[in-house]
Amino acid sequence: MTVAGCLPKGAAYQVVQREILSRIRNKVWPPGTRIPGEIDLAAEFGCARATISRALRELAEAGVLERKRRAGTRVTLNPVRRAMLEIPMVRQQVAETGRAYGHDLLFRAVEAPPEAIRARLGLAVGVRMLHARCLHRADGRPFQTEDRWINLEAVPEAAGIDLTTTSANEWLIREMPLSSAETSLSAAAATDAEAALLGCPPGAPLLDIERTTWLGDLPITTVRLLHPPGFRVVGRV
Amino acid sequence: MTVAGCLPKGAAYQVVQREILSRIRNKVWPPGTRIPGEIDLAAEFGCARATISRALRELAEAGVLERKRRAGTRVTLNPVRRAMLEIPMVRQQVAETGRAYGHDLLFRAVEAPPEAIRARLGLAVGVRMLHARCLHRADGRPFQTEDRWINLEAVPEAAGIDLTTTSANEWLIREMPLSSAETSLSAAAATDAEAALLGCPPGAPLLDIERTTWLGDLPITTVRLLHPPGFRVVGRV
DNA sequence: TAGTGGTCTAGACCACCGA
DNA sequence: CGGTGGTCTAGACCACTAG
Repeated sequence: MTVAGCLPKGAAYQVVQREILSRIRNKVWPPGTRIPGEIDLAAEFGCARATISRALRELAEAGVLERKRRAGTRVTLNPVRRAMLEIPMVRQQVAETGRAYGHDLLFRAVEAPPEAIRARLGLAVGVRMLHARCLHRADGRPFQTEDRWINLEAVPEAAGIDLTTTSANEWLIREMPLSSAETSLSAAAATDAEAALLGCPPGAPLLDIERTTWLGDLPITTVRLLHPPGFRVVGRV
Repeated sequence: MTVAGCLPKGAAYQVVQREILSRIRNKVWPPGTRIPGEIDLAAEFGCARATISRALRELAEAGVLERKRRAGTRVTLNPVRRAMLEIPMVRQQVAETGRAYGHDLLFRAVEAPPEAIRARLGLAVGVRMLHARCLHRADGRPFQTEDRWINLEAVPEAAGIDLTTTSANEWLIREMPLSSAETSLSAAAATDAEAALLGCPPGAPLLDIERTTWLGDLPITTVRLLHPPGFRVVGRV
């Protein structure tokens, strides 16, 4: 197909997307505008309705458009800034920068979690969980501390894992793929113990990444990762 | 259509997705497995190839599958944890929690940026930019500091904005929609000045969100947002 | 070079919900 | 109610690349 008055670069649906984005940027369709329906756009661009549909669907998923049956498609009024963070496994993260990965298991026990952890996972009072702490290293230097609680009711096999050779994180990703997760980031002051582990002064600002994962409704694990000063996590939109 | 042996819940392509995810979870198709081609799956599920194609395409975008022409579709071997952060405009962020929003313009000038800022945006030596600092408040209490540099070569109109009534952020989102951005998060210790503004002790851990945006190749703005201790940003996968 | 995914079409039916 | 988006189909051609 050819698109009215412009050289087709790439797939037709992408050409349509670029043209629509261009019209929004140039205020041909300012925020809030109701844009033509799929059939009209298909006629304008000289392509099938399905092609327009895909173009618009993806723009809606990206938050650029808002679509409602019968009401039509509108340019989003208050676009939300989104940042997609990729949080790789520690081993890969370290290896990518050409450094040697290592980790020390600091602590391992099956015990009752603190109330906050228990409540976060929605587990019954009195439950016992696998609790592990470890330090991840890059070229021998501290890279990240990990404080993890695993729900043994969901993953009883975890109790038998040798955490000195395989980190809990890697084991869980391999054995429990496709879980959903909630991630939160904040800044925390290093306690004396954390400072000693990470090789920074007590009170130093640490980036704290906490992640809780479920398989369906079943809570699997919650983990707190602390990173020494200077650590950054980067996301592209 | 009906899908072999299961009650159709929702669209056919979603039924296919659920079944595929289920097979991966249950290790019918462990990580690395090459799964059947689209035509075979269409035959198995009793639907059109386009339906299978959409199901697989979305799973690939989600990082669950990896697709290559001729090589087929495989279950991703080393899935990457992704967190989608939504970073709303400050005003909305504050309003959502039922608090009153306010902001103070602390500083405004057209001046030469520090070398780091200039280089980050790829601008010419000797360029002058609009520099603004402000403090965002929730119920009168400090919520976030903003330190922003705007490329006047890209947005000359910005020089004429009254930043005391409209924050630079809101103006930019309204006037320059659909820019691409790079966001990074880290922890930083509060300087004396930052501590005074945010009402926390010097050296306190602050969550530092930095965002640089472009429109195509044209750098628009870079901003540093500092948040007092306790602030969290949450993402869902 | 053959097989895979990537895309497009023309047509169809349906669900939803605003006018 | 009727127009909109949401989905599906059967078929087709193309682009890429692994073997």
